[in-house]
Amino acid sequence: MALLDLLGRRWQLRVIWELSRKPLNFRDLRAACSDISPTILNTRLTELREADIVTLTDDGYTLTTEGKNLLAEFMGLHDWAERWAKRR
Amino acid sequence: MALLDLLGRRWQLRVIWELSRKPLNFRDLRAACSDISPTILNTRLTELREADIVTLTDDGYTLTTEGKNLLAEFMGLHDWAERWAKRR
DNA sequence: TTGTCATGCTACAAAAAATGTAGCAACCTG
DNA sequence: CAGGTTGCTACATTTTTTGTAGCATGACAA
Repeated sequence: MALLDLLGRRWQLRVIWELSRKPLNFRDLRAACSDISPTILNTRLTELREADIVTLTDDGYTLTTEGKNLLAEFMGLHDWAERWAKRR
Repeated sequence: MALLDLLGRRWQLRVIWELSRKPLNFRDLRAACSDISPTILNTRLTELREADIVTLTDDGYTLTTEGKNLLAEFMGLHDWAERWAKRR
């Protein structure tokens, strides 16, 4: 499952999640991700850009159409997580 | 997002995925996950058991009801991944 | 009761990945 | 040209993962 190779890395889901609200520039995205180290943020962004999930625009890092499709699926997981968190 | 703390770790999604077909014992699960090291498999299983997503039964490691709910959401991601893989 | 096998799991040194801090290079803007 | 913003790199330290060996327990057979 190639998806898991891509998403099963630390911070990868989080980066997508943080970009779901609005585009963010490198520094703001870094801050949004609990001040992840710039080294690894750049690594993740490179992976996501190669996968055509994220792109860098004048507004900052942005989800592509693909990325938005992925996010839509991911929201299902998010809803599950909300219910899960409440039960604990 | 607590979900990301749980799932945003290497192998975590993969372990759930491998258990989606059928329960597997420790050694078979390990083999299914490309021979992941037993150290880290045990760490992941402990996390998933504490989160009540996976449980150990006579048949082996099994998704709980929660785990199956999670998997249902996860399938959406999987479908996306299939389309994504085809396009590349 | 003793040997064999399956299974869950631990130990631990080596390798790989992530962190945290500093700062460079390119680009604006005044 | 001076000062600020931004994307990103360098690199030593720390954390995580790997890979191999093997222990402990329990079921079953001889």
